[in-house]
Amino acid sequence: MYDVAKAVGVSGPAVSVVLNNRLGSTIKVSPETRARILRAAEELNYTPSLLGRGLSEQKSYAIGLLLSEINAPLVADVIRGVQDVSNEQRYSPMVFIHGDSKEETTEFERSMDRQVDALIVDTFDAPADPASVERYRKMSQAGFPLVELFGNSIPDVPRVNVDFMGDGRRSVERLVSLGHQRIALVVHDQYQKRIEHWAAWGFFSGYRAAMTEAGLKASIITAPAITTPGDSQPFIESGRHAARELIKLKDRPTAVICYGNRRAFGLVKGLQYAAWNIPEDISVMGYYEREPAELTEPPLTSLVVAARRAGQQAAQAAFALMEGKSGVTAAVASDWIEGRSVAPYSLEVHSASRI
Amino acid sequence: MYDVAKAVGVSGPAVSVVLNNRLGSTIKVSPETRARILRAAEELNYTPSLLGRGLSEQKSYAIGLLLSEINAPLVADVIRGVQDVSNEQRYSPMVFIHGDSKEETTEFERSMDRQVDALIVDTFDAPADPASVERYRKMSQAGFPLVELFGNSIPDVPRVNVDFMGDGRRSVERLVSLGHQRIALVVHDQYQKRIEHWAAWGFFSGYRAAMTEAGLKASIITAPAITTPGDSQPFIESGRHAARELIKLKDRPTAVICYGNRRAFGLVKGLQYAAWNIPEDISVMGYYEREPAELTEPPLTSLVVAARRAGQQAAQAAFALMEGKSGVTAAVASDWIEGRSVAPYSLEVHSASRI
DNA sequence: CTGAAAGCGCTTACAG
DNA sequence: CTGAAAGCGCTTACAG
Repeated sequence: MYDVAKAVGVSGPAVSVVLNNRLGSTIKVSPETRARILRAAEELNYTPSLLGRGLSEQKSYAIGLLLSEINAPLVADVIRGVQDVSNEQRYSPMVFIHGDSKEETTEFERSMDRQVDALIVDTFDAPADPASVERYRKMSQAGFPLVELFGNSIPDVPRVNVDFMGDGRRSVERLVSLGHQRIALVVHDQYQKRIEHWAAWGFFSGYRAAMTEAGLKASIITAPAITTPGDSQPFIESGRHAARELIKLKDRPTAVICYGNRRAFGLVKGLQYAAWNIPEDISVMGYYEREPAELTEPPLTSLVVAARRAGQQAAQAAFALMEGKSGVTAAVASDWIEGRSVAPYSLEVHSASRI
Repeated sequence: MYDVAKAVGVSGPAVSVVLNNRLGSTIKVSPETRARILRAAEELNYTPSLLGRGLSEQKSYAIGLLLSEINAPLVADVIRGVQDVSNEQRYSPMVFIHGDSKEETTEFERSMDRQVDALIVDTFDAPADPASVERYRKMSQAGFPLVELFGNSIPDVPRVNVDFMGDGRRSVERLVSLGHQRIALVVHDQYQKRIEHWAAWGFFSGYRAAMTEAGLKASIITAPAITTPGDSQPFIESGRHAARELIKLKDRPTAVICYGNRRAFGLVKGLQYAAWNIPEDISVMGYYEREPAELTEPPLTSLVVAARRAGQQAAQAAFALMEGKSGVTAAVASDWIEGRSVAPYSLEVHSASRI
């Protein structure tokens, strides 16, 4: 900085004021010296040191992301979303990933040691450690900019989550617009516990509301709930189970929406095992994870969680809090991916029902 | 810091020296005051500010990760690996993710603006932008601690990559130990271009070497190479293609190793379509990506890339460079995941060959 | 309205 | 062998 100041023949603070465009400053710089300062900075290739500025302002210009390994497939997109928003503000994401609640505490402390200016905490839907929850709640209340992402465990904190309810609704609406009337929902058997499994519950609620509004009758097929997210096999088995239930149904649906794409993968497998063709015999619409939808055959038409937008929203909330505004809680609508598992309702095909 | 100093009745630098355990310092502190300082720090719950220390030492204590969106599934594990190593040193990963080489430049500049103390650059196997390559090479030569991860585009730079050759070798060895003798390799048709596709070439080389050593005859089945990594369908189709080739073979292998698990997914599908049972009729061993291996049925026995260890190694190389040592280039062996797609060679079964 | 001083929280190099 | 001073690169608050 001093080099620039010297080059122009002006004081240090003057270049600080000019480069940061600090208008309300007590330091006034005439337009021409201002221009000279800018030019000199340009020529000398000068960018203010974040280290110096940070110490002076007591800011790290880092935004902490405390993420769960469970959400590993989303991590890259979340980070990009945070980048999208923080780039202009010269903020960067500092990432802390943990595999369990003990590590969560360690990494949390590390993030505090790093003096991050805000923290985005991914609690997933997993019922977080009560001690952690209390810790987050307290610091938020004490004024620290904290945003919850992908969960609703922490009371009274700005939150960004998937719009499960809206997604359930939109899934139905799309099938209805294709002419379907008998639309079943496959969901795990714990979906009515709206506190512990409010994601499933929200999706179900959206489904139910949209069905009612369309004047259609809801039809729920339940499959075993899976709690250990690591292994895919139980999810797939859950889908196969749903397939067997579905096949037994008297009033066969022409379309089914499946909560969870690893489950949908198993559902499709199970139906194909029973010699049903997809989408000719039944349309299958997936939900949530991207990769299993792509690896299903036929590839699933599905809403998949918009992790990047979620990251953007969370970062926006964090900046709002840093500026003293109150962070807004947001629900992020998922994105469609187009597969080949959904077809318009066709009278001829579906009336030739296999009974 | 001053609070601690005052509480003990000692100067500021003294507590600095004690807390950092700086033995060779010109400041000597007697054991008892040393103990008192430590106790006071404990009581006052004092941890030195990284902001202050950073400015003083001209270090950010951040290690930059410049990662490609292509490797999104690995990002979380890579970060954890870096954490594993940098935790003790009070370093934290600052992550920059890009989707193309234009963004790569932007994010690179951002990482420099952040004054990261080292940079781990993921070039994947994608032939990186020559301008970027030159930039990385130059800064490395100028003494900046830079490590290449998942690629070998940048000359004369410490590098951490998958041990493709060793993995090819170990795949063969495992099948040989199960009694298999006719072991084919499915690989894309560009594998002989060892510069552009040195990953495939390395894997092939390991396969060939191990086959030779076991006194067995190599048998290569090629399938179309895929260059666009986003969409899974072409990979799967490539695997189906390989299945058709495999079925045509006169001297049918009892086991096949498939380079790439989305391709293996298609291969299994294609074989099952031809009514081959896996692993009864043929053992299929996968390679590389984790999730497709889990979603194949039966789940694939496969080496999958050890991204976390790669992150650890890269971080270690970065720290070595920061300490003035020369960073070591490392090859990271992949991890086995156990599926149900591989069985011991059984004479009865395989002799009842369908011809 | 301008410009030199003080301070952010540390560390290292240098005087006593 | 000890302790007070200088400095890292900025910013803001306060004297002229």
